Amino acid sequence: MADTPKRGGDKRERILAAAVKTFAKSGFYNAKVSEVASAAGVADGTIYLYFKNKDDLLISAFEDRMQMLNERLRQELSRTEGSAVTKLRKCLQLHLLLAIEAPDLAEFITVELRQSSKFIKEYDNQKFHEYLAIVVEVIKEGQSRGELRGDMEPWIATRALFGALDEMLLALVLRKEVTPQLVESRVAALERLFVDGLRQR
Amino acid sequence: MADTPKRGGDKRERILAAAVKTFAKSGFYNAKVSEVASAAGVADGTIYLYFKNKDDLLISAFEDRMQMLNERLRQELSRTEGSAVTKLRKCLQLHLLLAIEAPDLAEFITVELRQSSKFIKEYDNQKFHEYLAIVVEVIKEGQSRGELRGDMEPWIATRALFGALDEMLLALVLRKEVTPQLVESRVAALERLFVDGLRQR
DNA sequence: TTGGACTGAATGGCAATTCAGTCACCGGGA
DNA sequence: TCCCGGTGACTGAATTGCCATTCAGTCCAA
Repeated sequence: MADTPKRGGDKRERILAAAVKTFAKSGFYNAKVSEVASAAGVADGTIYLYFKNKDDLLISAFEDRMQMLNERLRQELSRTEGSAVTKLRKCLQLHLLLAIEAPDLAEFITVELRQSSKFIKEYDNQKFHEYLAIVVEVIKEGQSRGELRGDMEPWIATRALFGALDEMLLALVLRKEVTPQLVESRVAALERLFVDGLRQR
Repeated sequence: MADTPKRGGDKRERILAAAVKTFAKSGFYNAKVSEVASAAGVADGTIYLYFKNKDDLLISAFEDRMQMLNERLRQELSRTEGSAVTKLRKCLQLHLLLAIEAPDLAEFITVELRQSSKFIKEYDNQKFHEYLAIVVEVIKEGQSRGELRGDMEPWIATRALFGALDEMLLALVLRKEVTPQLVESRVAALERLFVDGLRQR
């Protein structure tokens, strides 16, 4: 990651935002650096004052945005009183609301996350695991309070939950119109599914 | 899709197998056509006798392999007697067993499926939806038999299930060693989670 | 006047695609 | 049986276009 030049204030942030938008629209490999540059309102070369190369831009955008999401999730959870189920619902909600509040970011994350965790094998994706760890904590707490069943590996449940959420988010962002009601109904469905299961009682 | 030349018998199949392997290892964009060619034991140009271009090779490999998986899933389900839960377990099992029986294919599907459904927007991914439809049927049947709860959109449950499965499969294939016992334990965990839910009873 | 952020045209390398040949095989004629 | 010409699958070196990256200059603020 290149040093931050002093002048220009928000250039780095503008480039990151443009990168998320452009990568979301065309995918990392089809997006041209010059597209990102013009979306950010800077010259092609300027990008290389802030980032080592195109890969570094991808990683930086990913880390930066995941950091934001992690902080937001932690904050919202800390202000959420109540049962583990209530907290889980909050996780679902925050994740799926991305489809409305930041569709570009949602698309960027759902589509590029897979690739980064694979194709860039040396990159261990710490920020993503941090996100999972937050949810793991919620489940562990619910288990120790006797609210959630104890015979379920928290890590496995979290991973499954994340997979389902991510698939749902992808399906949402690929639609034309996403309303808050639609998101809410998906949150409710996933909550019922994961908390109470498919079996008729 | 190019016509099939008469000679050479299995060349098309060898190229598809090599493509799956190569794309799994390096990702579609980092894989070179010449790598696929040498993995298949043919000359670079030969690939263009069977496929229009690199994109067509990706799509063809994807369709061909999904077709195989669809047929296998349908067949295994049709020979599975018993409850919807038993059939669902079969779906989980078949999906995760890919990590052992065809790791290349598993990696190819988990990593490239996302991209194809996005970046190639014009391509509606019929084979993938066919796969989902098979599972949707299992759930509908369970609902109409009163075995599974009726207040759950089958399509949403299926999508969530698929997301969880896919994430699990990805986590499996990125490991060094995958044993049948490990896969079986994941199948059992997901079955408990989706059928009975997280809540303590 | 100077330092350094910024620019964007030019460069260079890479890899998809092409195509002029090569070669194996086949059918027919001697 | 042997030879010959034709057919078309196959080859892989050469072509070509693309785009990430560079860097010689510009310009502004101090």
